[in-house]
Amino acid sequence: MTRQLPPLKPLRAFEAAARHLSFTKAAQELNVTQAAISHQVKTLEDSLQIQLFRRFNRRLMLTDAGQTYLPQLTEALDQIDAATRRLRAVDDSGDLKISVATSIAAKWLLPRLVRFRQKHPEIDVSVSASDKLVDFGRDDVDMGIRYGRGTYPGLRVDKLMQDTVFPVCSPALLQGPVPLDQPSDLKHHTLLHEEWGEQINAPDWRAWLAAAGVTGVNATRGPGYSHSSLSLQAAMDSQGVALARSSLVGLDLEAGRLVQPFGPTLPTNYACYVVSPAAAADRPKIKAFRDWLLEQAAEDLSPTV
Amino acid sequence: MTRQLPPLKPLRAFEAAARHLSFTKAAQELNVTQAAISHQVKTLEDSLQIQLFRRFNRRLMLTDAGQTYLPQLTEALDQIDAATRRLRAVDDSGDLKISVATSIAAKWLLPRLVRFRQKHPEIDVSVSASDKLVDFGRDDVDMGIRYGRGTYPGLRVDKLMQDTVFPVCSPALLQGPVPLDQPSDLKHHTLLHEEWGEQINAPDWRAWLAAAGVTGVNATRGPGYSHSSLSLQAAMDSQGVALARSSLVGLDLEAGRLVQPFGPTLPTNYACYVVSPAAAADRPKIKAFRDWLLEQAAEDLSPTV
DNA sequence: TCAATCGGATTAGAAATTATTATCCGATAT
DNA sequence: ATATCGGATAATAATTTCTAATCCGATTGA
Repeated sequence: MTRQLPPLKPLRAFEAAARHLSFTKAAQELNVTQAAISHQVKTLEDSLQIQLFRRFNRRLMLTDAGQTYLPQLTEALDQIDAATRRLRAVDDSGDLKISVATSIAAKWLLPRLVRFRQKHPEIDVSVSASDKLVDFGRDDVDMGIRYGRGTYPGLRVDKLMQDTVFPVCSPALLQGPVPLDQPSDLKHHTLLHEEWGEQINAPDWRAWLAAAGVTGVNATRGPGYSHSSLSLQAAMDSQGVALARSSLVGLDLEAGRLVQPFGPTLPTNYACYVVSPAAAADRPKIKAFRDWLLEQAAEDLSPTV
Repeated sequence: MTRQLPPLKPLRAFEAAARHLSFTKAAQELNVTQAAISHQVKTLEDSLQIQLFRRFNRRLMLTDAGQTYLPQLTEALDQIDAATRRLRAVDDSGDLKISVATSIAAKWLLPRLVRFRQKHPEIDVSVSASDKLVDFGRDDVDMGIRYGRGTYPGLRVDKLMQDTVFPVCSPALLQGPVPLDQPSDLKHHTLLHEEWGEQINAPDWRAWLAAAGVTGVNATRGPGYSHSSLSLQAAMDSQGVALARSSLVGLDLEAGRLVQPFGPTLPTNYACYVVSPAAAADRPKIKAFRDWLLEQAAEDLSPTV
C-alpha cells in the first residue's frame, strides 16, 4: 500500500483555514491561536512543496492547487468525523456486556435485572456468568461484578456490598422437631459447606463455631457444594444449615425461603465490587448500569419494600 | 460544523495496526517502533473511551467497536492519500507559470521558448511579462526571471547571465556614409537612450563615454525609450546607436540584425536571475525549466551554433 | 492625513505530543 | 527448558505544536 500521507495536523489546519479563507477563524474553530494555523499551513505547504494559499494583506485566496485539494480533504475529514460519531453511537446502543461471578449472577443480579430492563429499556444487557477474573484488555466486556478486596489497578471500582456471614436454614427446619434455637443446637443438624474455589477466605463453619463459642460440634461434618447457590438451595430444601453470605441471601430472606436462626453475624474481609475500565467508566450505558447497581445495593441495606 | 475528531496520529496508528492485526507490522509500515504504536493506540482508546483491540499474548483481535471503525478509517485515509497524489499530479502537469521582466521576455526568453516546448512537450509554460517583482506568497506563480543583485531571501536563486553593456547599431549604419569606427565618431550619430525605471543602475551613455575616454559628445542628446526592446528596435532601424545589455542582444548579434561597432564593453553590477520558492524548487517541471534556462544561458556564452 | 484596526508572518521559548530504549511478561515453539 | 515472539510499560529523549509578543502593510474612518 505505502501511503504517502502529509502530516495530518497541518492538513486539518489547512482544511479549516481554506474553508473559512481565514487563519484567524480557523484558529477559533480549532481552539488554537492564529500563529499556530500559520505555522501549520506553512508546514503543509513545505511538505507538499506546493503553495496552497495566496496571501494578501487582508484577504486569503486559494491557489489552483489549494482549490482542488480542499473539497477532497473536507470530505475525508467529514468521513472520519462521521465514522467516529457512528462508533460512539453504535457503542452506546450496543449490548452492555457484563461478566458476573456465577453466585452473584444467580442469587443477586438476575433476580433484579428485570427491573433494570424496565428502567432502561434502551440498554440491552448481556450477562456472562463466569468465575474467571475479567481481563478488560482481553475480553470484549464492559463491566464486571466480582468478590474481592477492591484492589484493581487501572480500573474504576465501586463497592456494591460488604459481605457478612451467618447461618441460614429453611423456616420448616426451624419449626421442625429438632430444636434450633441457639448455636449449640447445631450439633443435631447437618452443616452445609461451600467450597470457595477462589483466593477469598471468608469464615467457614469452623471459624463461625469458634466465634460463636460453640464446642462439641464437628465443623467438617456434612456435604460440600461447589457454589453458594447450591448450598443455599440445599438449605431451602431443609437439608441442613448453610453458612450464607449476606450479599446473596437478601431476596431469599425477604421472601421467607430462608431464615437466620441466630447469630452471630461475622464480618468478612471482602466485598462485592463493580469494576470497569477507568477510561470507559463514564460512558452512558456503563454509568447507568453502575448507578442502578449501587442503588439496588443500597436498597438491600434499607429495604423499602 | 464543529467536528469532534479524535487525535489524528493515533488514528492513523490504529488504522495500520488494525489492518495488520499487529502492532509490530504497523510500526514497520509507519517507520516507528512497536512501542510508539502501542502508545498511540492506547491514546486513541482512551480518547474515545472505547476499547478497540482485544490483546492476547501473541495475537490481536478487534473488538466489535474496532471492527466497525476500521474500514471507515481506511477509506478516509485512502481518500486523503488519493487527494494528495492527485494534487501532486495536477500540480506537476498543470501550467508552469513564469513571471518575466518584459525586456527579458521579449528579447531573450520568448525567442528561445519554442525549443523548450520541443524538449518538454508535456510542460505547458505560461509566461507573464511584468516588471513588478514577483511575490510568491501573493501571486500564483511558480518561477520568476529578474534583473537584480541576486539577494532574494527564502528563494532559490540561480544566476542566468551576468550583464555587460556596449554600443550596438545596425550593420547598415556601420556601412553608411557617416563613419562609425571609433567612440569619438559617436558625436556625429544619434544616441538612443533607455530609461531603466527600476533601481538598477547600469552604466548609461554618460558613464560609457567617460569609460571610453571620449569627450565632446553630448551624452544626453537623442531620444529615450521606456524599454530596452524599444531602443534596440530603433537601433535595428538604423535610427542611431544604442547602449545594449549583453543579456538581451545575443540573438540580434548572432542574426546580424545588430553589430557592436567598437568597445569598450563595460561590466555591470547586476545580473539576470531565475528565482523560485525554495520549497518548490525541486519539483519536476520547475527543475526542468530552470535546468533548461541555465543551459540556454551557457550556450549564449559559447555559441555552438 | 494620521491613527486605529485588521489579518497574517515571524521569532523565541514553553508546552505537549510523540518516539525511543530498555526491559518485562506470558505464551508458544524448538 | 530455552528461545522467541509480540505487546506493555517506564523513563527519557526528540520533535512537534503552540503561544506570546511583535512586526508589517493595507484598509478604515475621523
